[in-house]
Amino acid sequence: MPITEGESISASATATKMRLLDVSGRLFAESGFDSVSLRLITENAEANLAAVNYHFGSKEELIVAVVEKLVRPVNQRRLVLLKQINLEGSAACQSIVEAFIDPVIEAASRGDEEDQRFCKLMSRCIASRDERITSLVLRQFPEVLAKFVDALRLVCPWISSDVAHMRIMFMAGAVAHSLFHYDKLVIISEGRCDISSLDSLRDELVQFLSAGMSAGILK
Amino acid sequence: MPITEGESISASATATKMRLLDVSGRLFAESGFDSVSLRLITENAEANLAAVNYHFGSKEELIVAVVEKLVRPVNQRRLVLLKQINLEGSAACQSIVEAFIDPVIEAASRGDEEDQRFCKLMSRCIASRDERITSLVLRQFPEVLAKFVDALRLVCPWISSDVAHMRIMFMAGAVAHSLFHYDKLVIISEGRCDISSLDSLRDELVQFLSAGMSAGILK
DNA sequence: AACTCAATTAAACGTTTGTTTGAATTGCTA
DNA sequence: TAGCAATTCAAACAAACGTTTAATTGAGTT
Repeated sequence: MPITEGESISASATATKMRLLDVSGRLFAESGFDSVSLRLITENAEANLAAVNYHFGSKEELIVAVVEKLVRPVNQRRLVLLKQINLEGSAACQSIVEAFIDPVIEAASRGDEEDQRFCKLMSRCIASRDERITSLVLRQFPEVLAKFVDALRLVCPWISSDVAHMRIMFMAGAVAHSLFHYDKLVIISEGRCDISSLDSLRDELVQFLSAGMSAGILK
Repeated sequence: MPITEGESISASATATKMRLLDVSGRLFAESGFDSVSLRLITENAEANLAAVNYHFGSKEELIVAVVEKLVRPVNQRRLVLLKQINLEGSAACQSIVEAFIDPVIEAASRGDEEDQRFCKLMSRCIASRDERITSLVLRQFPEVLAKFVDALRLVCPWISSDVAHMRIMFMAGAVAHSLFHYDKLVIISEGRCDISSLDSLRDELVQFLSAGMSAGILK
C-alpha cells in the first residue's frame, strides 16, 4: 500500500523515496519534465520502475513533489527578507529586488546540487509553459506577488497598482530567463562574454532591475 | 515524392501545407511542441495523418518551419530599426529597447492570428528550454545580440562588454516572460491588475527596460 | 484517351510511454 | 522464530506516439 503524506515512514522507506526526488530533480532540470521517462529516473536512482508509482502515486505527483520542495522554501525566504527591509531610504528599491533574487542564489550555492542545475530547475518552474506546472507554482505565488507589489508601491508611491504588478512580472521574467540561459551566453556571444560566477550575475541583475523598478520619477 | 524547398509547387499543393503551418502554429502556441501530436494537428487542419511527414519530412522539421517563419522576420526587423536609430541624444537608450520590442508587437498586431497566440508562440521560442528549439533560435540570434550590444555600448560607454551582454539577456527574458504570462496576470493578481492592451504592456516594458539598460552612470 | 506524377488516403508498423499486477523479499514486532 | 505489513521486483498492460507503406485519387500533358 502506497505511503501518503503524514503517515509514519520507516527509515529505509524514505531512502529510495528521497533518492527518487533527488535524481528526478537533476534530470528534470537538465531535460524538462516531459522528456524524462520514469525508466530513466528509476534506473539512475537504482530503483525499480514501479517505485515512482508506489511512493508518489503517479509521475504527475512526483513532479509536484519535486517542484513544491524546491519553490516553497525560496518563496518563504523571500517574504522573510522582504519583512526585514527598511522601506525608507534610498536603497529600499534595491533591497526589494535583492529580497526577490537572493533566496534563489542562496539556495543554489548552499544546495547539494550544482548551482547550475538548481537554477535551471528553478527557472523551469517559474517560466514553465506547462499548464500543470504553472497552476502549481502560481498557487503559492499570489501571496508573494501581492507582498512585493505593496512594498514597491510603498517605496515608489508614483507607481500605480497595475504598473507595479507588471514590474514584478518583468523582474520574475528577467531572473528566470537569465538563470537558465546564462551558461549559454558564452556560446551565443561567440566567446565575447563569459560570466565568471553566479554572484556576478546576481550583482548585475540587482543593478539592472533596481533601476527598472524605480523608473519614472523624473518624468 | 515530398516537396522540398525551392521546387516548383502547384497552387493546390501549398494549400494544405500552409494550412498545416497555420494550425500547428496555433496549437504549438497553446500547448507547446511536445504536447501537440501530429494527429491533433492533421485533424484540425483537415488533412491526413501522413500529410506532415509528406510535406515536411518529420515533426521536427515542421517545428523548424513554424519557428523560422515566425522568428526570422522579427529579428530582421529588429536590425532594420536598430540601424535607423540616432545613437546620440538622451532618448537613444529607449530607442534601442523599442527596436527590440516593437517588431514583436507589430507582428502580433498585424498578423492574422490573435495577438495573444502570436506572443505565446514567440516567447515559447525565445525562452524555450528545449535543446532543439534553442539551437534553432540561437543560430540566428548571435548577430542580433552582437548588434544590440554594440549599440548599447555606444550609447552607454561606461558599460563593459560583459555587462552589456547580460543586459540584453535580461531584456530578452523580461520580454519573453511577460509576453507569455501577461494574460495570466489578472488571475495571479487576484483581479487587482488588468492589462488593458498589448500596447500598454509595451509602454511599461519600454520604460522599465530603458531605465535598467542605462543604469549605473551615477555610481 | 492513355500516361504521368504530385497529392491524398487508410492501415499498419515498431517504440516508448505511464501504469498495474501479483509474487518475492525485506525489516520490524510480538 | 513466527507473522505481518511495508517494500521491492519482474513482467505485462493498454494507450499514444511518429513514421512508413502501398493503394488510390485527380489534375495536367502528350
